[in-house]
Amino acid sequence: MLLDGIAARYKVLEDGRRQITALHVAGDFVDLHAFPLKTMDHGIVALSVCHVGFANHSDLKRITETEPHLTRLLWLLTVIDGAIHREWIVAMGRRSKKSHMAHLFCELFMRLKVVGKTHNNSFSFPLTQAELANVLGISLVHLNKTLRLLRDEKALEWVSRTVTIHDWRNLVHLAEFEPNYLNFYTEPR
Amino acid sequence: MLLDGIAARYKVLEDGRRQITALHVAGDFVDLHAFPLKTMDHGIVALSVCHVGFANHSDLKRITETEPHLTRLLWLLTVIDGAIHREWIVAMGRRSKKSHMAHLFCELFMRLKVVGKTHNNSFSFPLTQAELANVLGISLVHLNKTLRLLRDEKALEWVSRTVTIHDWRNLVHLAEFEPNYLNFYTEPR
DNA sequence: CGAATTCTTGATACGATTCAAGTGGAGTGG
DNA sequence: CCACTCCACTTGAATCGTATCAAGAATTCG
Repeated sequence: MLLDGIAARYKVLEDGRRQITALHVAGDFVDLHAFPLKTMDHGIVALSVCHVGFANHSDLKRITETEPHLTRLLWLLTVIDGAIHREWIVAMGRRSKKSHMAHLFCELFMRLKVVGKTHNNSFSFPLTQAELANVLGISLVHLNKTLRLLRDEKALEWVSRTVTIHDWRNLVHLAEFEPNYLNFYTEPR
Repeated sequence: MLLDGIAARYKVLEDGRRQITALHVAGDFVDLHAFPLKTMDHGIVALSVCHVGFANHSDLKRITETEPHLTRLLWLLTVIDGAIHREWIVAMGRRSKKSHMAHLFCELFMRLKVVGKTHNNSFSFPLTQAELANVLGISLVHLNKTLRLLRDEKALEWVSRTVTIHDWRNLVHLAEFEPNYLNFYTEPR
């Protein structure tokens, strides 16, 4: 499923707690991993108006049989997903919530920039705070207070569904964001 | 790098905090994702005596050109890694530490069983508590106290580098472990 | 056996969740 | 057009979970 918009992959536990495990933006292939895996091990929601295109598995299979270069590129996409997952694990396990949140905004800005979905220092981010709390794995109340920290030090602003980054340097610093962490997209290969 | 033993992938932050992002056991292909990605975005440590075999990327590339079925299988391996990552994200974000720990032991038992590295209800697990704390993303002290909870209710035991599961039912229940979560390994395809 | 690691436990402080209440804005129907 | 409702956001207070500090016990290894 190819995407234009913002979508999320998530799991919900028995008691209804929900954790978002991935965010997808324009140009992402949302469930490509389901092709080798043959299973969808989680749910998908659109978080904005989304246009989607579908690829069917028999076509993908044919690609693996006749187009090795393209196959490696598709493989790469799933492996980039994995790299992002790992970064999220690090953020959840070892960063403060403030730093984790800063890191996510850095990551999203970089990813959206690559696909031309940023405007100067801002991008559309139409989630609710409750949804973002489900991304970061914290409570809604705490999310709100953590967001306030970033706002108070004028690192960024998030009003009427758009995020504006006022102090990229500071945000990168808070996040300990390594700017080359997503360079797979652009590096020559 | 093909493995016999236990190894981990990790990242360390500026202040020295370390987070383990993946555990690998016998039969795993530890850094296969580095083939499409061309980069190693993290470190690897052996956590037990390990025997390793190496595959070089030019051979892998040749496989993608002539062996589509095998290519899909290799791709599958990296995608299973991703599924485990996602489960870890859920565990870190939305489970209690006790439940997270129980979930990890369930996962390891299942994975080790598939490769014949369990003996009845036990398996070799030669990590230190500090290392396990780096897996779960908690402090050493808290790890120890959480472990005590599982020990106290006689769910499992972990002495002299081997884990013995005394009450699988209870462990699965605590973990909300879905026993089919790793069935990619064994299901017919 | 002795030294060094690893494990264990208690106490204190800090961070995060939950509960509760109130504010503000967008949409709806009279 | 206004009043009303619903939902998202915001904030404070109490409680619980987790980190950190500190010290001692047990284990492993040379």
